Amino acid sequence: MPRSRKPGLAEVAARAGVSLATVSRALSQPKMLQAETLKRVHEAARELGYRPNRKASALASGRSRTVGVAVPTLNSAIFAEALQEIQRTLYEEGYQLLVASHEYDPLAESVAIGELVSHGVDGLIVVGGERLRATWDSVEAAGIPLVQMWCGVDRFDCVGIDNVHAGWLIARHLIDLGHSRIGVITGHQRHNDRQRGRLRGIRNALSEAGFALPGAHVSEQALSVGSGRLGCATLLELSERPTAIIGAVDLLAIGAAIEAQGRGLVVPDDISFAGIDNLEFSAHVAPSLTTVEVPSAEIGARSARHMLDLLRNPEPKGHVTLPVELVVRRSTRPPPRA
Amino acid sequence: MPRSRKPGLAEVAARAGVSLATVSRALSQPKMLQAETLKRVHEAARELGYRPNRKASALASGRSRTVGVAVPTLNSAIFAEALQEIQRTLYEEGYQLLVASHEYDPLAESVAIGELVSHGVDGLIVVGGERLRATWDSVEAAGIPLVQMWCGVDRFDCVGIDNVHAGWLIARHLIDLGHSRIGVITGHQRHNDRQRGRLRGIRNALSEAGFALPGAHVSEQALSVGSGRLGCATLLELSERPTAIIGAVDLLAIGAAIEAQGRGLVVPDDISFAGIDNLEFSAHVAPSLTTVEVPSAEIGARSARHMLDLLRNPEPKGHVTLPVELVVRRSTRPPPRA
DNA sequence: TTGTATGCGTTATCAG
DNA sequence: CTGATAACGCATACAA
Repeated sequence: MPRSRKPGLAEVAARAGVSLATVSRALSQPKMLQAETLKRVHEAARELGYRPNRKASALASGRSRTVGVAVPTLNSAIFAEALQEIQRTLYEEGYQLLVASHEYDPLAESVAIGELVSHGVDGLIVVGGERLRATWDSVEAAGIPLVQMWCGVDRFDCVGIDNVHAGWLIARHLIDLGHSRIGVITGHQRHNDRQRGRLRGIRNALSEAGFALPGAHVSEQALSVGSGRLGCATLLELSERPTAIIGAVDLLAIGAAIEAQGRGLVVPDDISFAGIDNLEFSAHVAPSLTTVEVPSAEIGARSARHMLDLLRNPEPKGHVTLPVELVVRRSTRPPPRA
Repeated sequence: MPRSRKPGLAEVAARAGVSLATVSRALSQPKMLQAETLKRVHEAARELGYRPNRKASALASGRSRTVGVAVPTLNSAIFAEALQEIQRTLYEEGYQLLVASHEYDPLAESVAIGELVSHGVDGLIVVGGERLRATWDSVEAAGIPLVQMWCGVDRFDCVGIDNVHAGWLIARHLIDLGHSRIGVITGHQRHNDRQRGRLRGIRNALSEAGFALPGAHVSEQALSVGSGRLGCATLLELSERPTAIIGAVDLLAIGAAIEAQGRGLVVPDDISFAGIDNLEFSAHVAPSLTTVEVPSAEIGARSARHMLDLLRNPEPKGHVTLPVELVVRRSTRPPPRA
């Protein structure tokens, strides 16, 4: 066997008959070299099967060409869509993705972000704008660009949507149909500004219309189909049963509708259901789900692009708010005449 | 402001009145130090807000405490489940995840894996066992542990399932119900050994029973609900329409069933549908989907644990095959009497 | 048990 | 344009 260990800049340099420094330049600042030299170096590198060692490069240059992403969970259609786009976009520019998840736990997020920073990520992408003071501190101490997704605090960049408006839109739709007794199944409000925003929007629409949203009409659940069923079960047992139920995310709405159907109710004749997110699935369930389109994939793509901008020039670029839009399908209709 | 730049081992050492090396040890091999010294160092580190610089640590030690994962796509319930568990498991042991996706493109996978290796990952987790020769070469050249998920070639470790058996199981179920004219919607066979295995299993069951699976009864599609609908549309237009349709993944089966229902067919009275994967969703669609349970999350968890073992001791540990199991629900029943 | 000194593979700063 | 050479921040063999 010819070579046993991995070749480094030194080996390439020797083979090309130039200095180590020249090889380094050939690989990172090609235009700085003579065409002739450049060719020799590239050839030598190829022949030796040279692979740059990013760890060393990162240490010497301070930049690692990695971006850290901390999401609540990887196991979510929403975040998966966004992540896929983030990965694709960053990858095109030669960046690798370092991912962490924290299960909606602020402390875990703090540790995770600290870990990402320790690993020397050049930038950080996170979800939402609510986090521990200590987390913000360590982000600022790191001195690297930050992009918040979905929503975020003013002083850092953000690519997201108006969650309040999304909530308002879907509630308004039901109100317009004639509903006044509306139930809501939402994710946990604590530590989740997206969910809080959506609920607030729903509240706003209701109160604008002169209707109330009693605490009993709001069921806080985990974010899964099963939890949607649970939440629906609770709401259906109210003495004054709602004529429509909003799931603050489609997953909950879909679970809820399934539960109602399981109990013999006809959707939307007996009761309406609506969500927020517009999952691919929501168009295919029976009946298809009325919802609010939230461009998850685009949030991911734009966040990544935003990050690339910041990496090039660290000046904050502010907030980007993507439009959301009501998507009316078959799961909603006017309430049955009492 | 007291300190402007980030403290390093040197600063901590100075403050604790020990040598740089001692601090290094205090953080990585605590048991090597006197309790008293250890305490002093930790205190100094805490007071200075010391954060280890993994880039430097990686370069000096050769180990980066990162694991690379290359999946076809992040935007898939299956891979998302597995990834979540991988992340959770590795994270507990202090490892970070470097993820890449390649859209089922072998060349892209090759580049992605090369990139991960360049970044110095300590181990590699991939999906399936089919990849370019060049990719295998670079994996071997890297000299780091590899774990294949779902299925893989013999000479590298693998945590997966028997895809052939999964296909066999679901086909056998339909055959047992009395079906003989079965249609299949599968993902692209090329570059996807999981899909090939499943189709082969289906073929085996059919031929064991003395039935044929004509080419026209197999529709190759992308892996999405929409593609399932498409595939179903094709199969329904055959002169000898199948009495049952298998989706090689639940996503396809669900899409197919939706398409059939959209065309006025009653499932399962007019036509049966079955899948493989057992997505959370599959239990909730109407009618609930008969399928084969594939423990995606466990594949992820066990792969990660397997990787941790390999990281500790690089001796290959062979293949782990997790059991799959038929889950009979409401979407299948005997064919209608002609 | 602790300190000293060297090197990890690149980048970047100076000269030449 | 190219060649020496000093960091980068930490791990570790070796010495004490």
